[in-house]
Amino acid sequence: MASAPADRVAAIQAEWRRERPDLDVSPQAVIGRLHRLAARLTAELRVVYERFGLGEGEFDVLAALRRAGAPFERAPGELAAHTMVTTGAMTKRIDRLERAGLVTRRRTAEDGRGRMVALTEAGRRLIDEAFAAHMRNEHRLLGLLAGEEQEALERLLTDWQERLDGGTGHRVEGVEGNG
Amino acid sequence: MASAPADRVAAIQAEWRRERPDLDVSPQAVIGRLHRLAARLTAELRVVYERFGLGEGEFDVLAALRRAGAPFERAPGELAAHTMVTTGAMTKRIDRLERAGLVTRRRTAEDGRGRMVALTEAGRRLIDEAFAAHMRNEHRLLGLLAGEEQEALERLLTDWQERLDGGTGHRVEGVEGNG
DNA sequence: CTATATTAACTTCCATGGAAGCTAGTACCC
DNA sequence: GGGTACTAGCTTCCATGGAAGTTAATATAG
Repeated sequence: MASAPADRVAAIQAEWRRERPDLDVSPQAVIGRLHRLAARLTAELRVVYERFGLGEGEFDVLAALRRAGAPFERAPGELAAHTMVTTGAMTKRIDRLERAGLVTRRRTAEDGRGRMVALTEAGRRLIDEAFAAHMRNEHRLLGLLAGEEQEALERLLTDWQERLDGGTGHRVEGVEGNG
Repeated sequence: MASAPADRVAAIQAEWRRERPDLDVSPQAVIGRLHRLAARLTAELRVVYERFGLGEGEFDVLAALRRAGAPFERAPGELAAHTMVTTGAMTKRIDRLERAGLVTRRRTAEDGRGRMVALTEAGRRLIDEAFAAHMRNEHRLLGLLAGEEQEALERLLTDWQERLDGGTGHRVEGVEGNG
């Protein structure tokens, strides 16, 4: 799942430069590495989820409920938006969690269409333990970077995301000057 | 699919800090953002793949064959390793590509067990065009970062990946001094 | 040479997620 | 208050990928 010897991305770029010298494949150095690193980190995180019998999707749902605060409930559509999946996928995640006794479903009083998904006591205990383990795991992974590296990376990621959200493909403007 | 107003990751951290003040959730600032940015970029790239009637997996296979150079062929197991999926997934990708007339399968002469997957002429034309479009797309996305930002990001991603591959969870050592 | 182990690809089965349509409840308007 | 539009969740169907087992070919030990 991770990169093989040395640096796979560099090897891929070298092949392209031989085969298609007309193309500038330099963006792969960043985008390809970002892609692979994200996949690698996800695999590392998944190990912890599975230790608690959870898939990534189920962990995300339990976490979203937990951080909502007492009484630890949210509507399915809200959960879908939070965890960036469709409502169809959310229905099935909730099915699994309900079957495992970690959440319950109920109708809302105000609106007969509305549903509420809530953590059970077992669900709250599980996610509290699992999330603490998850954080220890993230600390371990992030600990491979020095403090200034962490800050620099956070800044770069945040800025890039903002620019993606902001403009519809416009290029960087006045960025070089502000450090 | 992307982050909602302002900065979702910061909002998530704020919720955790209210609910679990005993935990240090700072790693999410980097890992969470990396995760979301990667997902966002992948979605952007997928648009181009789909314009050519390809899924991400199929694009990857055609690209791996193309950059192998003439005669544009590789063994299924080799392709599976290159694109980081299991051989079972690769079998099905090749099935789809073969059905679409973009690749052919043949037995190897030396080893009766071995197979070779090769680009057809139609496959080579398609991936040449699709990959050029893909690179234009990556240039557009990366163009949101200034040159120095690109270099800094590439360095950080490469270093982190190397340290993940290298040690089995050891912490950073002697890194603070060489920035 | 025969038996055993290994290897590569394929097959089968299952879990997950997306897209589109369905159902039930609500809001609005005349 | 009856008709229309909307909304939220659910259901159905399909595509994808992983895990484990199967098949066929090759290598190796005795």
